[in-house]
Amino acid sequence: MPEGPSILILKEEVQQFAGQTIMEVSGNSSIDIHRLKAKKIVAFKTWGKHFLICFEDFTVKIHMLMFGTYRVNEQKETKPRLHLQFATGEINFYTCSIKILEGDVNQYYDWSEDVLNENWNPKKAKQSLDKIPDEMICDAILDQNIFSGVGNIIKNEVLYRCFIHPESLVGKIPSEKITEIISECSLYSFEFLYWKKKFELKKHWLSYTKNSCLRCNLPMIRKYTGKKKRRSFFCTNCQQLHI
DNA sequence: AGTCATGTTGACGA
DNA sequence: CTCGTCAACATGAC
Repeated sequence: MPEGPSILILKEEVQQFAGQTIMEVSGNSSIDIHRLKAKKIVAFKTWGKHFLICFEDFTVKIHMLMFGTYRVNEQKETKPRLHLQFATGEINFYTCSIKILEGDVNQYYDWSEDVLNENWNPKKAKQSLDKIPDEMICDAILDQNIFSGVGNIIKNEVLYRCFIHPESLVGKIPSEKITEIISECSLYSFEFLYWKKKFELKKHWLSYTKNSCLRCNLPMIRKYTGKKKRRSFFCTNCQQLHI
């Protein structure tokens, strides 16, 4: 479910309820969900992997984590964490993290950090990377305050495209390569979005879960890399290690 | 059937 | 206090 593009698809699917008033609320969320009843949804927003339901004075923040799912105008067998009933349909969220953000949502988020946002600012990402020269690039790409919305699949695909070894140190990677990585984080996210909508995402993976390198046919290395210890798939022949 | 994963937070101890 | 490690959450693909 996760990664920014999937959350953007969710936003598009529920857009039919924007501006509508919530008729009924239920669910096993620990937040005070009854607060939502009879309230009007001002807007749906996303910031990376955060799905935001904005009301006049507060915002409901939903994070799908690893296993979160949702249904629009449908229900699953299990009890939803949050069920929103509208005059014309319903939204159901399952196994996700739900929190309330008080006040103006803009005070919580820098939209220019979101690789899928119209205000995405690659220059800001460059400045942020310049501050962490000793970090591995595999960790830096997953930093949500630099590349909000980028997840482990996108990380692997971007590094493969850019010929960069995931354990390379940010400060040792040539500047023009850093610029290319930043650019690809946003570009690939939009391609991910496009393919995901067509249900053909996996078909386009070049490195993620692959056993051999499609460029040189040597075996792909499969390793938990960096502080974050997330799976990396890479070719030591094609992806240069900068240390 | 058991293992593992597109993720994040918070508790705990060194 | 800070850093690193790990448990917790909980579903579905293979």
